[in-house]
Amino acid sequence: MTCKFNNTCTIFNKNLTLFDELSLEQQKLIEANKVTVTYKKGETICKQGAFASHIMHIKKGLAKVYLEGDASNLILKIAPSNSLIGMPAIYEGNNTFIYSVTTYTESTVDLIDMKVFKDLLQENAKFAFRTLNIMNENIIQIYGRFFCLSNKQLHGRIADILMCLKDRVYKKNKFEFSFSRSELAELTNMSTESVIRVMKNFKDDGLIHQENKTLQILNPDMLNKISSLG
Amino acid sequence: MTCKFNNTCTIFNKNLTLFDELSLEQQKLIEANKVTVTYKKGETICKQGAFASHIMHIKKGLAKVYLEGDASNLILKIAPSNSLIGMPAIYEGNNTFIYSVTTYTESTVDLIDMKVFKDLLQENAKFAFRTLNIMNENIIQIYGRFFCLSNKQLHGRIADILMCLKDRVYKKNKFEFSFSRSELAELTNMSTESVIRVMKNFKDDGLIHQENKTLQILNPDMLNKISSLG
DNA sequence: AATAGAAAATGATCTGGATCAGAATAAAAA
DNA sequence: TTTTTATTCTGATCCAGATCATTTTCTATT
Repeated sequence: MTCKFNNTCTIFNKNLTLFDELSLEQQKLIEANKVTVTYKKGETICKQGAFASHIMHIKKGLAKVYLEGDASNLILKIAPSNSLIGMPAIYEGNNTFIYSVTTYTESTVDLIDMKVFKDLLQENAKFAFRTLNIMNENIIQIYGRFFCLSNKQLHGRIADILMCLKDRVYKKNKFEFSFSRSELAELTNMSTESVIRVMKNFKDDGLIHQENKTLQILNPDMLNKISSLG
Repeated sequence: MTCKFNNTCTIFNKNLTLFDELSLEQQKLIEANKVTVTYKKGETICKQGAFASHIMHIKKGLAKVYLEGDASNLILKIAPSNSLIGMPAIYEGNNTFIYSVTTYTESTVDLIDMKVFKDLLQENAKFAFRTLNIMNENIIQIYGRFFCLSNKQLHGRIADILMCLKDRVYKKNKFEFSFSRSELAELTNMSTESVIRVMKNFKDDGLIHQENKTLQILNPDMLNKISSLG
């Protein structure tokens, strides 16, 4: 099966900016009603089920957005810098976070008062429209990830995530690879042992090269092929 | 594993209405720029990859929204009456439908000119905010379905979809059940044979009763338990 | 009523990948 | 340095569920 959906990591190539749709006055309002916090690697930015008093905007860093199950988690997406987190909590009657977010790397996050954000959405149509499109980006990506995880098998999933990291997260062929095998397993919804085996295969076949924490993609064409064949 | 997510069918209990946020004048504008079409059972309302010249609003009926893969499809959600279809095509630069939609039953659909809809979103902040919240409903549901399909096993998935149909689609214990086993299989991402086996189990255990096209849920508590245990 | 064609049912087999158990490295802490 | 603890690696086993092959039942058509 060839597959048109190659977006396990759910990061969009282009990334809409949000706040330039606001008037100066409105920008100041946001400014006055936000705090900026720096989280260390592995810290939890927001917790599923907790009260959502603010919207989060990741200014710098990388985080995972996931649903917590009793037995295992489901990572919904990787959130890179310039991500908007917590939108579902805007939904009327739902004032709690529906997912948890934890940082992969040190991250700087703006926490914006929910009420202020909500009011601005209802005042400024251009701003609301832009937000709506950011949610669209998000939805399109989630659909792709959903498809990948439910249709592709192990090799395809790993190939997919590796290409995502290369093209969308780090944007180069050789990058500092901070994911452990078990983190990769969580991300691709497979067991750690299987990740290890597949990564070994890729290494033996000369598709990738890892030295300490540096990963290099040697044969992106082949990985793309594996990803699209499922 | 007990599971908090029981939403395979992705239909929300409450369903926001959209168009009452528009001024009379704006409602008339929509009225003047839409056509109403009735689709027969099994017809395709929109086709993945085709140009998206309009937004769709299902007024009556039931449809499936799905991604077409080469080997198999992935149903993203069931769209009941009062569903908004085609929002991702609003996204700047993306003027094609990212999914296909096919009716389960005869359905009446408003086709609203995309340009007009887009303009209204950028003019009327309340309308945009409401639309944004409808998208939120949608996202929350897709997350739930994603979780169910990737974490629950066969019995849990079938129990889940049956409860969805009972509680959210037909809203009664005994209903006209128009899904074939293979349609149920597509919906739960399992093989037709497995659906048959699980349904047989449920029948033998006195949880459900089917006579011709009428399905009755005899033991909703037990089905809920099975669903939440995964 | 007879024929054809779906859809449902059932058993047998196969397989992708998880799970388990243990060994080899690597990293961190004493 | 040695000890501890985590991570990676490897092989063996197991199992849920898909696939395959037939049969039975139901529905539609001539």
